Amino acid sequence: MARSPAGPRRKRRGAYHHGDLRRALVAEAARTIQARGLDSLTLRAVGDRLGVSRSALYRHFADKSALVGAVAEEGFRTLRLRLLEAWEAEGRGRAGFEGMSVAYVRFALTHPSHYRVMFGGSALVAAAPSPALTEEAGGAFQALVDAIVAQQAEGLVRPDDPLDLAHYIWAIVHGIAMLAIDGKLGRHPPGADGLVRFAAERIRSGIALRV
Amino acid sequence: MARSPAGPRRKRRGAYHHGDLRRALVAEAARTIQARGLDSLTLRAVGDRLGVSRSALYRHFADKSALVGAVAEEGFRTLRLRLLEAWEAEGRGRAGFEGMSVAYVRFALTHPSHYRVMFGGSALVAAAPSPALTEEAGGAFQALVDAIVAQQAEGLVRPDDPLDLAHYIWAIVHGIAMLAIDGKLGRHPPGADGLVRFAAERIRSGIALRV
DNA sequence: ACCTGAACACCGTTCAAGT
DNA sequence: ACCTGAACACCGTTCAAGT
Repeated sequence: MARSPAGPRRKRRGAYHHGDLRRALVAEAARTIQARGLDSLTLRAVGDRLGVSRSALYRHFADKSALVGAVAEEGFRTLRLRLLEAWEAEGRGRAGFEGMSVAYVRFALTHPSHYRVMFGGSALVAAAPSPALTEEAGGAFQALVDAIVAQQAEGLVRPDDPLDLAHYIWAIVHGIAMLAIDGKLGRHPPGADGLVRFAAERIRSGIALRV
Repeated sequence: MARSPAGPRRKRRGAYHHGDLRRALVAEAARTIQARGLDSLTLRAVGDRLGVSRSALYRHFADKSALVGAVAEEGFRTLRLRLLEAWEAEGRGRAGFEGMSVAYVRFALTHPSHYRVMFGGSALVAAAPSPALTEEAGGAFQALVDAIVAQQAEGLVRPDDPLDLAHYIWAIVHGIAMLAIDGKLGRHPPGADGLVRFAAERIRSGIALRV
């Protein structure tokens, strides 16, 4: 068949099969990870789904771990947006910060497999994260730092090193998210949300008994 | 060769090759995971190391995930001991609790691959943890609960639901451990220990500015 | 009861070849 | 430049057979 100018034009840019195979590969990999977990992700299946050979991917990624790394990057990008939305939506300050915490854990629980990949669920990615991945992760973390600095400026939070505080808070929401994903929280009332609310209050005022 | 009663007797019990192949398999798998990570664990290599066929393992475990689950169990058993040791060593109470937190994170950082396996680093194990695994994990968690109840009895900690408090504390140390393992803590002074010490103080008195 | 060894279905990756 | 298709080395798992 000769190239017909009136043929189907669903391709985004003038390339062989997909025009943007790279993007399509990341999207399909993310979909599979989300639906069936990282262990079920095979390059063959991804290729089949996209109507492409199983080795076409090597034009765009060094290997499987690079593809998974790109999925992780995309996850951090989305997470950052969710955090900023929640912070703004609840008017920043105290309520905004609690909203951010809830949004964080909720993102993790609605994308458990994706979230695990973001945090070294694959030794592949954990071993040698790309600079791009490190940067995206840093971007999401920065949303936390900024919210803490803003609260310090308003006199809502102790004037400790913002990085220490941000790492501390990150560890808490990350810990809750991971334990919840692993089903280690047992029967906590309204899922992990209850623990997040409990944590928000304890984070603010501590667990020690005032004397 | 006939069975010689004067032959080598290094076998623990009168069985074919190992006397206790099950235990040997778990030990060897744990060693490999610790040394080279879960992704590098192959049943073939484990068998070779033990001088046994690659399918001998199926006499003792349903499949690879069951073997990995047994490794995770062993990890929770060790973790529980470390926590209790630290709690007792520092005279319980406030110092004992901080010692426990440090011990927790230190265990995770000295056995990063093993620790990851304990917390669903393998979708295999996370999907369907055995009752035995759930029980061992619960045992380690109970060490935390007990320490909190003891502190409540001494008036050191708020009289909240001990389970809520324990989940909260667990999330913090787990979060710190995971972020540290993933290298997401950047250049924190003396490793993760610094963050644990910082966290211990914030856990007690909160991050809010007293008015 | 416990283990072997061959076979099966399935991987990620490479590479010469096509267009 | 981008993709194909056959080949390679390596998996976990099964199963009839041995002792």
